Amino acid sequence: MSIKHAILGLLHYKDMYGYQIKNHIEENFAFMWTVNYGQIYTSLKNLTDEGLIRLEEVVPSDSGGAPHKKLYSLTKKGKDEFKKWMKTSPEKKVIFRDHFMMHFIFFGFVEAADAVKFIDEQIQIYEQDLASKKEDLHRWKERGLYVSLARELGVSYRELYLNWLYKTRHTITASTSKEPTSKKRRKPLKNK
Amino acid sequence: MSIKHAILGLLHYKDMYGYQIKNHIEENFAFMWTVNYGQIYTSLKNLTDEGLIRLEEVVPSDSGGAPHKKLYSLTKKGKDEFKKWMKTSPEKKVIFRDHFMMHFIFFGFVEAADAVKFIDEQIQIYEQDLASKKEDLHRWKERGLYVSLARELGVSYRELYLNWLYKTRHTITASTSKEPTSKKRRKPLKNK
DNA sequence: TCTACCATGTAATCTGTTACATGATTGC
DNA sequence: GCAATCATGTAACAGATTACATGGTAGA
Repeated sequence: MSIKHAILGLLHYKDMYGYQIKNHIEENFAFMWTVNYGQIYTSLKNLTDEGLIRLEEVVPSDSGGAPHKKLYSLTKKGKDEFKKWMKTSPEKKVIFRDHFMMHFIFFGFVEAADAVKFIDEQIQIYEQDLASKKEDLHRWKERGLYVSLARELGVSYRELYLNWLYKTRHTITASTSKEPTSKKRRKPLKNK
Repeated sequence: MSIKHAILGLLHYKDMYGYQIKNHIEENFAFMWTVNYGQIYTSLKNLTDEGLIRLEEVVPSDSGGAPHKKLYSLTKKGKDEFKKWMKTSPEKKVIFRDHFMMHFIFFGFVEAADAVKFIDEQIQIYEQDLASKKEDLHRWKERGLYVSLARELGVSYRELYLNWLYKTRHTITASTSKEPTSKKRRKPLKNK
């Protein structure tokens, strides 16, 4: 549903091909939207059939054996549809499925050591993720007000989550007071 | 997939019926998981067929015309399956689809007044939501460490989101300096 | 040598969602 | 009088995910 409008929106910046659109969404919107190739290519097909986008040109791929890139552009109808969508109130629905959290609420049923192990895994993921996201923060300044504001929310959320993981880990190790906290204790991030 | 394990987990506390499970998840896990009746009743059916749960008893409904409540309980197999699931690392995948944010990143294509209007709508939703969530915070203390820790993350996230909305609204009205900010300006929440 | 990256596409499958049907009671 | 709550269930549909096929180059 909404993925179609995301494509229409992105094509306002420049003509794009499927692979590029997928990567763009993955890299930039991952904290608020996730997609896979199946969705992208079928959406591209449907949008073309509906006359909202058009295959503009086919350019050879950069590297060897890959198929040609198929650059799509917006049609008048596509621009109008996007404008109409932008005028309507955003859907209120939020879909959020964090498998770690689903596990987490049942941690009371396993030993604290297992819980801590899973939390440490999660900490590692979020630390790496945050580091890479912060590295290219400057890139987002160039892409306009709204994109960089959205980016900030994404980074803030990860910081919040990570701090919560630290705090939670500490609470668990303290309350069970088995595993030494000293070795793994970390300073919480500042809430800039 | 994971919804099945959520049901198995909940049935560790007490026997439950479909309607109750749906409401429980809606009220308690809404910030990390959403479900609908279709899913619940089909999951209940599948879990029964797989021998992981069992229809324990059918009790008359509290009020009039509603069908009888069908209380389900865990079988040995169900308990084992849940234990096995709890021992495995949580899936890394996070699915996140915030329709408002999808709209937001394209706000550069509409007039600032429209953007502000949509932001105000979103602010209203989150203010109400937060207020109701905070009201029954005390209830969560009773439900054990992990459930209340999860709850805290949920509330913190909403606070973060809301503060970000305030800040964003301010940034937009300031940069366009058309609409007066005075009337609608709000104090940011303290980051307790 | 093996993996990752580039790039498209589709079929099969699995989930998720909506809409409907039933029907008494409570509160506005 | 109307909407909401209680409670179950399913059929139809929409959406998401996986797995596969193709194939060359660059870097670990």
